[in-house]
Amino acid sequence: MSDFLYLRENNIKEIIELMLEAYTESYSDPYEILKKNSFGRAHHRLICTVNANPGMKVADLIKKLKITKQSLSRVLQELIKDKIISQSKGKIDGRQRLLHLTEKGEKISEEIFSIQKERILKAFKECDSQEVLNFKKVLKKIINN
Amino acid sequence: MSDFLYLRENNIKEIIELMLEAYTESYSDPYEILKKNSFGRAHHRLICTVNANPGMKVADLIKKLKITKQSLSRVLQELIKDKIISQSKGKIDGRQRLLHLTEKGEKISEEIFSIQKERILKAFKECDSQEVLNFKKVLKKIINN
DNA sequence: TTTATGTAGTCAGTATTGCTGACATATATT
DNA sequence: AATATATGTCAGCAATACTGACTACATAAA
Repeated sequence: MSDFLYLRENNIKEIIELMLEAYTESYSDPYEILKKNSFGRAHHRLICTVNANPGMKVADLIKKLKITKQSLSRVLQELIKDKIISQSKGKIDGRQRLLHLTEKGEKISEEIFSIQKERILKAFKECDSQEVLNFKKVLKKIINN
Repeated sequence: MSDFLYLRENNIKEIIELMLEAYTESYSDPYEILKKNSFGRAHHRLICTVNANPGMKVADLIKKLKITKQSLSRVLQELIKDKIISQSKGKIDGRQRLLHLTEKGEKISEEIFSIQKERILKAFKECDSQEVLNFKKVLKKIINN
């Protein structure tokens, strides 16, 4: 067992539960906006990820969301039909379909974001700049396993 | 628009996407262990939350997981039948059912945790004690909206 | 050029997770 | 005794995700 308090099992365990809770809270905020557009959690995950990674290819989206292409396809086709997301053929590799938010997609994404932002801003205003930067740094390290 | 860099829209937006990604990554790690026990995401959320809040009542679990009692009930009854979670009548308020992990439940919880821990520990070892404490602090502030 | 591989799309069927509404039971409160 | 609260249950439905099999097309390798 480590001598460093912050590496102790109980601390790690607590943080894992806090991450679940923070995710559940943050992603429940936009519920009404999503519902208004007949979208659900799956659409939300897709919009959020494409927004953060414009021009990403389908395979990368599948990898990030950890779902099968069949599961992705249903939701993606709905968003394409609703003109929230657009696809373009890859210029270097013509097999790829690159994903972008449309203007309409950007608008919905902003609407969703503005609700989530409230919670995050409220939290961050009680923190100093360094704490927020560290938070981001740690998040990134968790992702890059 | 704020003068504080860390409160700028792009930073907040990036952090929201990182939280989604960190959650997706962290909660995909225990997949094999859950599958082995014929459990899914719903069971996982339940086990994790009861583990972190032993003796919590059903209503609190519903509130935390943001699902209906009917949705909870199906999964909870499965876990009770499999002797992963136990219920006890509240001593102060006899209507309440207080939830605990059984010995078997603790064991599975540990098994799940040990996989998730790897990722978190790896990340935390690249950070100093203060950064990890800040991370936890910010997470908590996000939750307490 | 032919063949193999990689990217994406599609069809069919199934399991899991979540919802609503209605109703039941036990306990607590007034 | 009447009402409110906490939990459980039944039935039906919708959304999300899975597997397997197959197609179409583009690129890479032989």
